Amino acid sequence: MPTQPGPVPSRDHYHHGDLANALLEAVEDIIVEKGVAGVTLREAARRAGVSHSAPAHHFGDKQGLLAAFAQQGFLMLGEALSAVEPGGPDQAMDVGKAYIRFAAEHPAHFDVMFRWSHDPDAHPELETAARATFAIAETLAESLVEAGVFRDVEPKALAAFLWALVHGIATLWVDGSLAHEYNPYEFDETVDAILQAAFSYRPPA
Amino acid sequence: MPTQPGPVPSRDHYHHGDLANALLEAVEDIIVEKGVAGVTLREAARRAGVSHSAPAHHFGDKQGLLAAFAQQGFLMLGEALSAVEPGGPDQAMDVGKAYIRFAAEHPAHFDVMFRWSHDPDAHPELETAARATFAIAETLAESLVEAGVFRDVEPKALAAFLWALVHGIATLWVDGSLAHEYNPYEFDETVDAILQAAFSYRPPA
DNA sequence: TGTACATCAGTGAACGCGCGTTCACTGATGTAC
DNA sequence: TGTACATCAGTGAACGCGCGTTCACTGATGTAC
Repeated sequence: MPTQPGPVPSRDHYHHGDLANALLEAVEDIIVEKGVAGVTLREAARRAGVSHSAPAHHFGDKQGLLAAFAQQGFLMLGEALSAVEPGGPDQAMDVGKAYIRFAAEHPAHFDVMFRWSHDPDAHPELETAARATFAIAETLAESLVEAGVFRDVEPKALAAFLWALVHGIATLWVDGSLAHEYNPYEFDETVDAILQAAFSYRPPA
Repeated sequence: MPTQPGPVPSRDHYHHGDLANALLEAVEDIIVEKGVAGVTLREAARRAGVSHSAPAHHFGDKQGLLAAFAQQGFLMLGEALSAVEPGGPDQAMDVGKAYIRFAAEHPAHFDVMFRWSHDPDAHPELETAARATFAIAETLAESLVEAGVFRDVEPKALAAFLWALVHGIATLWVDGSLAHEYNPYEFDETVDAILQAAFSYRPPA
């Protein structure tokens, strides 16, 4: 007579079944509630309902747990950006919006991915993942130059501009700085307005 | 026969003389070395050469110390932006560069100002200071619209764009993300190239 | 100029806490035969 | 199908540590007279 249906066999089993994922979800919750500084192995274990020493079996140590969390974030970001219809007329704009949306929907991951300084020697896979983000921007930049939307500009510099712009919007949105001026519930309207503003530039004749 | 000349009377005196500033400098050093998470009252006291309980007399508690550090940062940023020649042809560009330069030169302050989530009730002065930054952007935005550099755009949205752009560049520069593509020693060239790229946009006829 | 006193700034011991990490362990699972 | 055994996953006690905060204290400074 099982007391609880569902895919989580937690209490009835000595083995958790999916502890690694449960710990990553706990990390997300902790960051949302208390910030990255609030993440501890013991608190994550507590929320996952296991003993404080269980996480070591999956992630080694605290650095390992956060690195795995960041890695998961880069994977999710990659998927979100790849899901954008390629070749459309507003592809660059859509990818930019997807980037900002990812940050807004997964602020905890975004935080650890870009704000938590990890040891590059210990986790080189994170370096690689971060670089891949820039590569996507660079591809978009090249197509924008080809299409003549931007002129007389190096693709690398244009890529950096595009990335900096969406990253800046994402950052300011996530940490609430834009909330002084914009309604936090009107995400789409806000992002559209700001991106429109970027392209209201009229070069001198 | 004084052993050391100079304005720092530290060892010879029971009273430090300028402990508050010494602690703020210690905080900066700690953040540069170990990140915001590494800041503790005891470590700051250690570096300032006082007992671990001395900081409480100046800042109350840890939150107070970090709030004072952030406040100092907003003051410095305000001065840096105000120092830009007003009304020049490239005023907006120069203010943007000053913002990015501030972040690059004072990454520790920049971190605490924008990435450390403080309790707004406990330190409302930080809210005010942050809002003042946006106000500067808004003034610039208005003059750019008046000058016809940007058209058919709300000043508020344009201000958000300008701020997001320079904030994004500053953020990516400070946390080293741009270093994959640009030489970290070529700050001015990098910033110029990216800002130039922003204004290589050519609207469709 | 001297003295008394209040205030300010820093000390050092003490407290309780949560942390990361280690380690011998044990229950559960999977596999070879 | 059954059994033996290896491996995997989680336990719980223990450790040492650095932390924030409190508190009675004391040395230094400033001020009133």
